[in-house]
Amino acid sequence: MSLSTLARLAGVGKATLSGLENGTRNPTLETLYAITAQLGVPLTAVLSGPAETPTVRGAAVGATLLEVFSDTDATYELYRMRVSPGPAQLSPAHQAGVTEHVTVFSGVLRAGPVTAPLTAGPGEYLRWISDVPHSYAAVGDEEVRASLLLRYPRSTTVES
Amino acid sequence: MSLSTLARLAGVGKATLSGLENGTRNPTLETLYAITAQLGVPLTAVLSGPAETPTVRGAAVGATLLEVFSDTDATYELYRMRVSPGPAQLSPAHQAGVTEHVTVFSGVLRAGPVTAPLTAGPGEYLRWISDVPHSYAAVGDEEVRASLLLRYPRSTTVES
DNA sequence: CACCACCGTTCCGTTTACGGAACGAGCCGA
DNA sequence: TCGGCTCGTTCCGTAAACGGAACGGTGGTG
Repeated sequence: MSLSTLARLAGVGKATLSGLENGTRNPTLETLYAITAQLGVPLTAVLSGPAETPTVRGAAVGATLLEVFSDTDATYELYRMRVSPGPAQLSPAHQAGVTEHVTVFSGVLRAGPVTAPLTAGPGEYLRWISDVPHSYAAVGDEEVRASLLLRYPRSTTVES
Repeated sequence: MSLSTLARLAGVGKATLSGLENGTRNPTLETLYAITAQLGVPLTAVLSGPAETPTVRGAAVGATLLEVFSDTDATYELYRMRVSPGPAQLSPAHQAGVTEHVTVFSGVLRAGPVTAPLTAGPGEYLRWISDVPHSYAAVGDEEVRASLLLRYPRSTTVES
């Protein structure tokens, strides 16, 4: 799925999607709904994602995570992740049995359990059990682009 | 908690809150975050609330539910509900053990399990176990204003 | 190597969500 | 009954999110 096609399918502008992925936009609820509806995921999947970014501006919430996929049984979710240079982003523990798989495309990422973070460069891969608090941080000045796969032990309801 | 004080505490305009409750605004993610952060509830509480409104415009999602409270253990959540005249709004089953308590302020509400809905007028009170699909509908032409209390059997994690 | 299709970004005019102020209504207390 | 307080709504100028078009970069193809 490319930015262009997603924009066309969801009926939103390419500029909107582009700015949204880069965190330079503060999306409208209607915009978010159009995108997530097209992707077939609930709104909550984008908002309360695994890498909660406790930023001052609410705009940054969920901004680093977009373009979400999930299978019909909701046993995994694939996020596209961007981590900007700066302090590490923290994420609380998820439910028991959840595993995170991260593949780095560009930049150097230091992530994993806060007690024992791991480091990965372009093309490299990380994995950890995410039932403990964990963090994400970019090493150096370069922004990190990576994919993040969450695997749930069993089909978990994404209901309210 | 009044609209005026909530606006002051959350740092948003009264016009914004007013229009948001009436569904005439399409809020920004930043606005929603400011409000929910002040109320101490996660963003998802407003978006995937119990009375999911499957409206065409994404703006209406969660618009009928606002002004949320919850205690520190997250064992209950209090919503302020407005139901407009028209077809009934449906809500899927919640997790086992959840109870819904509704107090009607104005208008006549017909709500409860889809198999056996109940009716209540101003000052009256409804209650049902919400582990089955249930619905909300306004009786007559008047908009219904009510409060909705969800009680969880045990402190449930509101995590992602 | 030229061409083309598509990618994601940037520019720009329009639309609209934003906060502040003004307003009428309702509710006490003097 | 009057004045003051707070309620929620409405008006309005500003700031910004929106979609469309134009742009440079990249990979595949004849």
